Amino acid sequence: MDVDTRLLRYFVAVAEEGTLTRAAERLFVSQPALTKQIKQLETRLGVRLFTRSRTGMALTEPGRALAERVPGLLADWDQVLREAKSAAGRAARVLRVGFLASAANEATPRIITEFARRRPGWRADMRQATWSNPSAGLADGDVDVALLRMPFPGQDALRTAVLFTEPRWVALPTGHPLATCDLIAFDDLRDEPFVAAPPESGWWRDHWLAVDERDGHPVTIGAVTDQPDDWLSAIANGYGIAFAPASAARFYARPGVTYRPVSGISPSRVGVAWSPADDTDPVVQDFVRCCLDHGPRPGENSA
Amino acid sequence: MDVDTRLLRYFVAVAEEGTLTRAAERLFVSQPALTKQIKQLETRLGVRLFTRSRTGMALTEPGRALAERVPGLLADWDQVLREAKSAAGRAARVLRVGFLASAANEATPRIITEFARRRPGWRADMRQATWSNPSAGLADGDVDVALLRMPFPGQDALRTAVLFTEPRWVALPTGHPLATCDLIAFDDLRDEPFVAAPPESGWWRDHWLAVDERDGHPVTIGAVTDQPDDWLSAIANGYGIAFAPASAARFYARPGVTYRPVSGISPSRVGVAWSPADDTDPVVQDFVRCCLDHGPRPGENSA
DNA sequence: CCACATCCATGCCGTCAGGTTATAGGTGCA
DNA sequence: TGCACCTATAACCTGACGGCATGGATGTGG
Repeated sequence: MDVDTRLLRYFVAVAEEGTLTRAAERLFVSQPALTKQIKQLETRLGVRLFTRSRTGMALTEPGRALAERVPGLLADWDQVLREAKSAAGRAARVLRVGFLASAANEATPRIITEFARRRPGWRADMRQATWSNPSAGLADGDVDVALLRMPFPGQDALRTAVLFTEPRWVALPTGHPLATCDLIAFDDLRDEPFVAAPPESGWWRDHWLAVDERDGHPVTIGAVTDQPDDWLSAIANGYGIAFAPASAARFYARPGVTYRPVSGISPSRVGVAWSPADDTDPVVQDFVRCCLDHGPRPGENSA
Repeated sequence: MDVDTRLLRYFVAVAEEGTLTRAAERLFVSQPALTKQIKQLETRLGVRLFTRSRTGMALTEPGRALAERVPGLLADWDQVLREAKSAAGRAARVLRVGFLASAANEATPRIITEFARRRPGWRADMRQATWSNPSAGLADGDVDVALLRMPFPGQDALRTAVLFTEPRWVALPTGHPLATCDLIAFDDLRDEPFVAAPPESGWWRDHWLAVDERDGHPVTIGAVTDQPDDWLSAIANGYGIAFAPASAARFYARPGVTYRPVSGISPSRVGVAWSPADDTDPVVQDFVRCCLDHGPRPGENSA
């Protein structure tokens, strides 16, 4: 009996949400489409999976049996897929490197150069991730190693090493009243509207909104962006301000955007991360060593 | 990344066969269709799975990684499906009983009656299997318990119990020269054309062609059938002869077909089988007990 | 040396499954 | 009674998948 894994994901969504309507919006499909798909799944398997009612969709006994095991199956499939992709990289002598926009900034080219020197014949395939993906694709197995900003969601399941630390500054529209100050106190920024990362990024978003430093004070979100260009535009257009690593002042300079140091806010750490499965992979470990040796530069950026 | 399991089966087939053409005929699709599907799988996964050449399709490194794990995934999925179906039966108080045509014959109604008495509220859903399916659907998880002829392929992975034994007779066209004999020696039948079960049934087919008793003597196949009606027609029409349990003489009497005892051939056993997972299932075990208690009848059929 | 066999790839076309929007059909609630 | 929630159905469009016919490359045998 053949099924598309998409159908299984649909099923899981309905089982978890309890109603077609809610599951449909979570899956970004229309409710009639889901109705048809679920119905088709039931006829294909020859098993009634839900009992319908005005209150929603309740799992039947066989439905429960299925709902118990399907998520595991999907996870297995994703894992197999990860393995195949990583095998592809290894075979082609390509190290897939994910990096978050604004992660290592100036350090990145140094690291890559060093890697090329240490591993002739290998190529580093650099993939810039959006901010909706704070692990830069590592959690999804899309890359072998990632340069990113710590802490980030899911880092407990991965290996990480900190390369260097740099202060967090604030990016303001140039016309902003505080843009002329040499040093801004965090307290003066608390009630400003902020340009934030997308919600999918979880508490990584909160970290860059400095939620920890606010003592419960609510945040005003002026705009949501997931890449530097949009982010710069949003700030220049006055939708809000945002914290950024100090190096962004050099790396993402743009007319209309002014960077200023901030006091009263913790610094940001740049890290390299990899999967525990690659602890013994010589290429991945070489890359990590390149990061550790050539990421931090004496006197640059360090806080 | 979503994929249809059908696509994965396609992939496995090509990986195993080594050429698109052969895999295509095994899958009963055209070769261009397979070409397109495999290509699509590769683009969907973003991984080159095969290297093409005039000699066929050879797995790449990532292809090998995939080919190693996908069969396990498919097996898992089939297993989950089995569980769900069996849960459906349990919830509806339906015991799914598979039976091979000509398995228990007269004993079947006795068993069912007894089961209905012992488990009021439960219903036995009887499903007759064709001879291409000697486990009567048990191996595929289509049924909870099966009445069948032993031995059968795959029985080692299942629980079985023998109900009774009966001699194997031979079914001949009524006009056959040997049809008048009271007892026929197996040696006299060796060179006759036989009506056989489909090849999918594996060595079960061989068992009913008495290959073991032939000492390497080849079999002549006159026709292939997978259900009693076709089987009777084939014999009556003179395409061949066939061995059959003695009870078939009563249960499958038909003009033009004559049954005669045979000497020099082992008897046939009727058994009940179930999955080890149901060793503790009270309903399945009740059914098995009904079989053991009411399957064999003193003085009937026993060899 | 020229058919021939055996691979895989491509183009064209018909069919059907999956998606969309709009709407119907229940049922609890203010 | 009208609204707010469900799910189901209808009509329609697009694209994926499969089939056939054919092309292109490459060894093989007469």
